[in-house]
Amino acid sequence: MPELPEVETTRLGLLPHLLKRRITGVAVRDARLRWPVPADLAKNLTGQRIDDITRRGKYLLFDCGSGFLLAHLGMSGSLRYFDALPAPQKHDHVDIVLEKKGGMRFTDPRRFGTLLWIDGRQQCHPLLDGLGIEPLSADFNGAYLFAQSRNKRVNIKPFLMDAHVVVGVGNIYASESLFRAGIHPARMAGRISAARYDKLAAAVKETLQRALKAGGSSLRDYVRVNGDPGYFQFDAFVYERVGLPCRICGTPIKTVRQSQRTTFYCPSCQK
DNA sequence: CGAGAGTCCTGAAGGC
DNA sequence: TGCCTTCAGGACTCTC
Repeated sequence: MPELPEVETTRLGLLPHLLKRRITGVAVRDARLRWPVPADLAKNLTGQRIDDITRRGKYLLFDCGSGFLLAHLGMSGSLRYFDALPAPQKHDHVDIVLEKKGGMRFTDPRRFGTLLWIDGRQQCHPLLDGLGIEPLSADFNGAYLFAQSRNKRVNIKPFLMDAHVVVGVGNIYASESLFRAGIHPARMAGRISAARYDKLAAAVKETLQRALKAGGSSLRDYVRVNGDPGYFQFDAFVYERVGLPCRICGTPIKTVRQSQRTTFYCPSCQK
């Protein structure tokens, strides 16, 4: 599942191939994504030149001069570049065809992803409105989390996953970060001290940065080995380790269901 | 208004 | 062997 590090890795991987390239066509084989791919996407993109690719949370923005292609990978989506687009297979829903035979292909079995068009020079879209701050920015720190969490009667785990607070912290990294910070996932967000939030903010940054490095290396292995986009190189402390001994203290890792999501934690290390 | 539940979708995995 | 159920996941949207 693409998390922030993988979205950023995708962005960096696409940049050298797409920058300054002209779009000569768009093939939409299945428009049924999270929101329907707009019927005029091809009309808007064709003839444009890709001037930049930026990221906001888990959204990618392709700067096309007169507007932006807004993309989200959902949980099973991928964007890949080809020097020559091969014959499409199942779930290869959209191709952005470039000059000189190149192309970017959007593949998404579960169709939770998004491809939309933003007209004009402003990166404004309802989906981007109200997004929280970037976790790797200097603005994201313990003081910010402390301020945001006051009077919140929600568990810290779903609070940390709330994209209106901070973007890009999905289920994996929320569990991992809370473990690193030694905070029990069921603690009330509004009752956690400033000092503990300092530790948590640092843990989020460290977890994401570490995954960012692993994301890059696993993408290299992706080509070399078996196509698994996976986090097999990301040595999780708790994620998907239920019943296994905690890497720090040996206590079996437990799970708890929070807001329709499984949280993994060490009942001994996290208080 | 805040907090929690429901929803979209497909494929993998487990039960019988 | 094969069908059925459950689960996974991001994030919008609905409900209380």
